[in-house]
Amino acid sequence: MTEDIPGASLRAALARQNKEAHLMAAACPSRAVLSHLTSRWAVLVLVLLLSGTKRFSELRREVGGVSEKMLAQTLDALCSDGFVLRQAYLVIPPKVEYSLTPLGREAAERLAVLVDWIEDNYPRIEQARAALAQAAPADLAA
Amino acid sequence: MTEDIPGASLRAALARQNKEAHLMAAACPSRAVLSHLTSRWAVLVLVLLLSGTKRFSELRREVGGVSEKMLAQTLDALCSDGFVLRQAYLVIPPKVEYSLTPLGREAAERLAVLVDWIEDNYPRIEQARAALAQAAPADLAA
DNA sequence: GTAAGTACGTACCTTTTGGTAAGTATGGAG
DNA sequence: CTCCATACTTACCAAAAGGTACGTACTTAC
Repeated sequence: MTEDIPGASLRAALARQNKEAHLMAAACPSRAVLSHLTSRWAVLVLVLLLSGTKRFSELRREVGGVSEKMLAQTLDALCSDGFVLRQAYLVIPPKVEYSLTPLGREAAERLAVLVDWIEDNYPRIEQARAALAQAAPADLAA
Repeated sequence: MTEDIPGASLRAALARQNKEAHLMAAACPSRAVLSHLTSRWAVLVLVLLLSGTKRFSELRREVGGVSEKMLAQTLDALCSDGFVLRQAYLVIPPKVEYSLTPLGREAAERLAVLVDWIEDNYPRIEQARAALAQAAPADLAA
């Protein structure tokens, strides 16, 4: 912890301590976080959990098309990343509740912005794709 | 196009025309858009293109770890989805420029929010994971 | 007695993703 | 004359993702 650069920002110092994250760097471990958060089912699960605590079977029903295996795997990954909290009750028909941690909520809110944008703008996206299929992709000179 | 529900919002009417998008529905075609936008390399490419037009080889260098094949595949998908514009110049050393379309910019801005959050909060995420590894995951009664 | 719901785990298989290495066509640098 | 750079494409292979189906252990409903 050398203090030889007095003008350096606190943020930079903290970043160095904790190994500053650069998503563009191939070896950066934050890449794993990105891929977990943007994985096929995690996005949908996190967005659903924004509306409150849910049980496994609720998520299974609400996330259209997930298999039990994938939902379990996704939830397990989100739990061990600290984005989702798992509370298991030792009752006879099993009962397990999943909810967002504060960290998970922050991430989920950002994912929800993307998801909402897609849903709201899907018609525009389709139009753009249709228009593209028509246009001849002429190459330019010079 | 029946006008039998006068109170219905314009948005709902438009949505019905264009097949309203529900990401939670298994068969919704908007699922494809989500998976394209959140794919491993597309996220990074889109965020980089926010800073302006770039050539293939620039992207290749700046996105750490992409293979040429994957970068080409990713760019091709983003182009045919209408998020990225490809301009090829017919010059002797090939020159191709990639830039965001207005639609792509909107999507990329939302992805950048997520990416920035991960980079800024990576230390917290790591801490949460470390803390989790310590704690005994005790089950709760009742 | 049988079936369903609960929350998974596991074995097996298919599909998708992604990497490596090579080829293509061309011109400029050495 | 050979190598490098440009922007890809193709063939081939390995790894990961993901689905199906079944098992578990117990209770409630029919």
